[in-house]
Amino acid sequence: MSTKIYTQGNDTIIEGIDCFSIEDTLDCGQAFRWQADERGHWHGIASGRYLEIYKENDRVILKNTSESDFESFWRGYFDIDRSYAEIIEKISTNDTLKKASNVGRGIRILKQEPWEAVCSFIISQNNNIPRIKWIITRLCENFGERIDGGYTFPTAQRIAALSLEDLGVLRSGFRAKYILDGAKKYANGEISEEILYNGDIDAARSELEKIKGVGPKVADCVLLFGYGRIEAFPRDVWIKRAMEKLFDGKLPDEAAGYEGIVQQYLFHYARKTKLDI
DNA sequence: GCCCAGGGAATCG
DNA sequence: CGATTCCATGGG
Repeated sequence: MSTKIYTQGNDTIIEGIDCFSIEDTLDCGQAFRWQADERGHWHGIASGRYLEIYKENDRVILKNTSESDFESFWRGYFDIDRSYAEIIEKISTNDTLKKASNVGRGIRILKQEPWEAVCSFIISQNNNIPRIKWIITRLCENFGERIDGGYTFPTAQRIAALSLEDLGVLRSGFRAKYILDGAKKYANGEISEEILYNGDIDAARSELEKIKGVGPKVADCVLLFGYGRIEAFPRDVWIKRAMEKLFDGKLPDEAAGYEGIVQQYLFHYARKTKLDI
């Protein structure tokens, strides 16, 4: 299947792309700032840019998006250049992975702004998805920048300048002090982007764990969703349950090199079936 | 009231 | 090391 990308009026169109469900990608718990309207069009802001995106027939439409906006940002954000079909084919030699990737076939790994990923997944700890979204909404409305279409995600510098009391409006509980610590360490350059992008995955994980409130699971989410490190494998409660039930605790060899993508398929599969298999 | 939620820090032994 | 307990908050 060949993918065609072109502009039409003010929009950019992606035609014939395999493995791209907008809904499954934007609402699978990797990002928390996208919302569907009554027509099924998705609206969100990423890295300070507002986007409306939807599917019409087999065409993905990015509304009011120029070719240069698409090339310079959205192409990377939606991981357009990765062949998910090839990956699914490879991991499907394992029967269970085949089932899981069938259910989650439309999911892509979003390349989010790293600091947004850090902050979002600190907020996610011991929390549920609807409340994570509410806290992040309050964070953006209170401390982000108003732009056409909503609010940007506040920078680490902005949050670093706030006090713990200022963050009280978030109602984020014990996580507020972690958000503040992460903001300060990101703002003052204590976290090495070089290690996070290019370092050994264990070194990258340790680098993020310098932040209070960041442990192995949050670190892997940040590496996967913020730095494009698809070999990261976040182990949350759902994944732990799924691993025990499906694989007796050990990820099959077929997943090697694609752990993060497999993780998304398993997470989606586990939640959808509730593992009553 | 109780339990749980895309965990992690602190405090044990 | 591994195992427990506590952490804020809100919904079911």
